[in-house]
Amino acid sequence: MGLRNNKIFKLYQELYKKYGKPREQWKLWCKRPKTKREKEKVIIGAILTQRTNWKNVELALTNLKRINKLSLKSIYNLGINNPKKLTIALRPVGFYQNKAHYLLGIARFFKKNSGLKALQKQPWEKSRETLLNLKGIGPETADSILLYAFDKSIFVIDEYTRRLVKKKKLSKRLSYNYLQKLFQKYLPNNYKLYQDFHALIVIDGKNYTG
DNA sequence: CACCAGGAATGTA
DNA sequence: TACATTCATGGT
Repeated sequence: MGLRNNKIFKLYQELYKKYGKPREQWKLWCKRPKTKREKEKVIIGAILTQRTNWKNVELALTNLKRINKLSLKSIYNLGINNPKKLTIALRPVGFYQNKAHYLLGIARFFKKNSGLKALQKQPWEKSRETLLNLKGIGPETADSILLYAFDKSIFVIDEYTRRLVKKKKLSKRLSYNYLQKLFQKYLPNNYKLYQDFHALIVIDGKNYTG
């Protein structure tokens, strides 16, 4: 089945043609390579943006920067020394009490496990399992972190993807795992393509929300 | 006023 | 396994 001659790959080409490289709107996420600080910002952003628009995330990130440096280490220190201050800083993103708790737990994990290095080297299946065991990280967030912070070629499925699948009638089944396998089956194994494609799906989805 | 935004945890059956 | 509920601010 010609890998480059199927509906899913054509959808990627169509969106790419329409919007170009999603560097402008998704400048942090699709940037390559990333510094350690940028990777941590992706992880922090991945938690904060759950069920929230990115504008509100930026408000919270600004609050965090105002207090301290934007890193997992400083979030850990803030969460230990002044948890209330961390919670208040996260107010703009909504669900802020949960997210403050989640972020602190995640920051604690990375502190204990000497930062990002372990997850970077492990096979992605193991890293994914590790991430999923952390409170506040579900399938989409885990895969977003693996794809955008660690450059693992794992396709991220979200509501925009499901809407597009329905609209284009690519599949009747819409479960996370099924769609992820479907996209990965019909796309070249290329994390850069995955990063751009998912971003393009979200950018495109925003144009049709209504 | 209602509705939604780059989800996940928890509980129920 | 599959659904329902809860968490909650800011923009339109």
